[in-house]
Amino acid sequence: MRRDIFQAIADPTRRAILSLLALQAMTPNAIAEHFESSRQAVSKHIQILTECEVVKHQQTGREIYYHFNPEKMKEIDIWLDRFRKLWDDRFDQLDDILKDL
Amino acid sequence: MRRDIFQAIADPTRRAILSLLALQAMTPNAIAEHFESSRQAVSKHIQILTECEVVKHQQTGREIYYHFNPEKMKEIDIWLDRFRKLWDDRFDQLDDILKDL
DNA sequence: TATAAACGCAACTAATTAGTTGCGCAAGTT
DNA sequence: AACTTGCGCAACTAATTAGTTGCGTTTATA
Repeated sequence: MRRDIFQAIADPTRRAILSLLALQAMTPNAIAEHFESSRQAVSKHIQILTECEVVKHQQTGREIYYHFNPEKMKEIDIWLDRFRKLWDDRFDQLDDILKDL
Repeated sequence: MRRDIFQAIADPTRRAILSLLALQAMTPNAIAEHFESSRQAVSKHIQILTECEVVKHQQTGREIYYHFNPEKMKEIDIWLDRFRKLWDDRFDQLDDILKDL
């Protein structure tokens, strides 16, 4: 089962969940209230986000708070870096990219 | 059919194709040579990349050269921006993000 | 003009994903 | 002790995706 950060953010619901969790830690029920989807559907997305470690959890009584983990997002940023040069810079792009690979 | 840039980069083969095309425009056959996959399988990926405009094509005789379009990658970068603050900055992060949304 | 190369497109299959329903368990409440 | 709430987990279905095979068209080559 492929389960990396790129797979995680492919789904719009999961991107929305990440945006929510970036603001504050939340329980599955609280998250689900923001969507049309059922709690279980949301829970499945959370599970995927947890598996690829972009989200961590912390239990408090019977509630489980999910936290956003910015660390994993860096991976996307790092991958983007090679392309960023193509829209940032003017010319000597190719050399830079070739150096990276 | 969901066909956005996030969907496009979810597949590792497509990410590899984008990396190749960022270096130089290539024909489907040339691209396929870099992978285990068949030409048709690669062609399908290219089609998806074309649909979400992260790749453009230009015909020369019987060959079709596919070019990387950095513009579309900006969308990812822009989306990442809100999270970037969480790993770049130290404190006053929440305020910044709340301001964005 | 016959043949080969470079493709796109359509039909099909296999695998994966998103979502639903129903269950069970642990932690609080009455 | 009985009931409710918050949750995970498993089985199932429907939709989507990745990949294959085969065919037709256009451009080049012998």
